[in-house]
Amino acid sequence: MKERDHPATLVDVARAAGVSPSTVSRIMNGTARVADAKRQAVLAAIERMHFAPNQMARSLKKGCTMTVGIVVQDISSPFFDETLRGVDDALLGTGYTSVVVSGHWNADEEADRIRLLLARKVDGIILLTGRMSDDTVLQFARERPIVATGRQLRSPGAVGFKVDNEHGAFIATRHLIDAGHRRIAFITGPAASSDANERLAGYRRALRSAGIDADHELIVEGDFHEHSGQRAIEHLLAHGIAFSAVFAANDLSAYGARLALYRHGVRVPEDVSLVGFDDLPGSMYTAPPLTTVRQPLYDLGRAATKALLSLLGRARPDDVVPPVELVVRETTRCVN
Amino acid sequence: MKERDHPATLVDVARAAGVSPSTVSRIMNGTARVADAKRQAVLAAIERMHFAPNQMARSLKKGCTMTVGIVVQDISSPFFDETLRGVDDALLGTGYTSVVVSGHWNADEEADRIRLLLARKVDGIILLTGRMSDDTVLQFARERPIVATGRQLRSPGAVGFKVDNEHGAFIATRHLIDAGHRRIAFITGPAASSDANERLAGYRRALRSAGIDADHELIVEGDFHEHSGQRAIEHLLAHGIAFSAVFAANDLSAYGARLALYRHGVRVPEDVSLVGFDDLPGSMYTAPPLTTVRQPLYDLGRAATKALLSLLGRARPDDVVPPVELVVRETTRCVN
DNA sequence: CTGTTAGCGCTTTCAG
DNA sequence: CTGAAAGCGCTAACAG
Repeated sequence: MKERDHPATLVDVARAAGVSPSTVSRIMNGTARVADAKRQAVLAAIERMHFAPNQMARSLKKGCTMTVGIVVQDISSPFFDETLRGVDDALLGTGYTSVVVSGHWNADEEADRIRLLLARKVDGIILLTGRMSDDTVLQFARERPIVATGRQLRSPGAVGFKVDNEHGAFIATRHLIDAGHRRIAFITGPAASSDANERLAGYRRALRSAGIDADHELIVEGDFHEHSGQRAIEHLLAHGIAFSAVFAANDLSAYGARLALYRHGVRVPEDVSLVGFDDLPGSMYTAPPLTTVRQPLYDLGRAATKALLSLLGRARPDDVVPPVELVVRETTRCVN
Repeated sequence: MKERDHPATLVDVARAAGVSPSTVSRIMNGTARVADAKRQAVLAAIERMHFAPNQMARSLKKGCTMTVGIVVQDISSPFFDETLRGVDDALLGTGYTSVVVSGHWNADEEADRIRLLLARKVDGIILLTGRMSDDTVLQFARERPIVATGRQLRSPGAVGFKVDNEHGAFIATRHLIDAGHRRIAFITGPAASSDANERLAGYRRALRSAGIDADHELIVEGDFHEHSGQRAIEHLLAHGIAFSAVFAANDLSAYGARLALYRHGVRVPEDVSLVGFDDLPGSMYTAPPLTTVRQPLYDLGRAATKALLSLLGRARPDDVVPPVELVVRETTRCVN
């Protein structure tokens, strides 16, 4: 009871069942037909000894680990978690296990983590919204297949999935315009994020196409986190910049904006309309529920995984990622 | 460019540098002093060939994989994610990597996942809030060290961390009572969850100690998810059961309760006070910010990890988990 | 200080 | 159908 159990090895089983190691291996893998008597004996021994093959050894031999590496940027962000759920579900029953590491929004750390995964001999990599250059990704892809989200990529060994941010932002802004809003504030994402910039572009295009001059005062900097949304609203209010609607570059900053509005007694949607981007799981339960641009995070994770599996020769990349769509809930309202 | 790069092996490096494999190994691991000339040659070769040792092979040889397995129940729940963040941070720089799997709140699946981890030869396991019996945990602990949260456990090879749910619920309820509330509804968690039941017990004790009769109509069933909180409030309202405060067994169900209240025009905190349990990262940004019992999720993850590392002989379990505490924000209010 | 020699536990020819 | 034997890539005695 004191010392650790020493797990049985395949050789132990073979000995116990009175057969050769190869026979046990063959039974474990269904590699070849085996006489029924021996098969029974081996199965019994496996059962009795609680034998589980050492994956480490098997991997070393076969050259593949049945493991995929997932690189996220923040291990506790609903954005990544929802995508991870898609990944996880797609992996279920395939025999693959995932190991997830975080790049913490830092290109160097990201590369380090990928090197770590490579040293651990993952069979493939899924990179979620990385900061590193496409070239670097392609470089890594020479060693192992990579599928990345948030970028366009198409080369043997690397595929990318990208959501139409510009369009999403366009329809969100247009929704606000259609509702009669003219002074629509925009809370940006980090300047370095292409997702964020594309959303800004969509916002601008919608304004332009409606013949509304973009007032640069209405564009306030944010960083995709709650607090920045809150600060953005404080800024607008403090400077007396009028607005009847706010479009936040992501849901998290919309949450922050909502709080700041609440604190200042500005009602949503009665006084100000609010739209987010992402449609995080929680956005359905804010009070009031948030109108937002739905990004198919779960499906994205799923599709990325399927694509990787297909790169690994295990499946077809059947899944099509649904497009972004506006989901109108209760934070927007007509003015007239 | 077409075919995959075949990573260099230690033997390749040795050959290129004109030394024996052992020498390369010694340099990689700092296992012994090596003549400077050879060291330089080897280092150069490593650099040039982009050599990274195959962790798989190393693990097979050394019998340890420098990997720990983490079992969660829901891969995209803020509750687990916050804990995971603590785990991740504690692992940083230790050389250990984590692989996280989900038991999906199901004892059998949980056991399966643990067996998977064991087959992959993780060095240790962290089990977050499992459903399986303590005995089963102890059984697995015979093979590899396990640290579990949400249960008391103390045996060589297994340690548990448990938060004082009863006390947390007690102080939350007492806070409401002190604010003058008498009809305090309680939204339970799943009947099978000991965390949930302990919270119910704390609620009851607070009522009792204040001389308030517990009205069983005020105790409504929930399941820790948003929707159940919403339904609980609908139920109360539909049946005309009066209450001036709600204590939800966790933050998620408090969010749902908040939404239902909003939908029915019941103001929080003006008409009804609301308290949650957990203090998820988002609870600070709800409108209004949620009063809740803070559970030190991050620290719990950290402490569990430290404890595991110490079981692995790598560190002392220095961290003490801070106790639960009430954080009063803006969803509660005095009645009088 | 450094090379040689055995394996870690499993899979896979290659004979039989 | 089945066993013997040869490694996968690395580390750890054991001799020099």
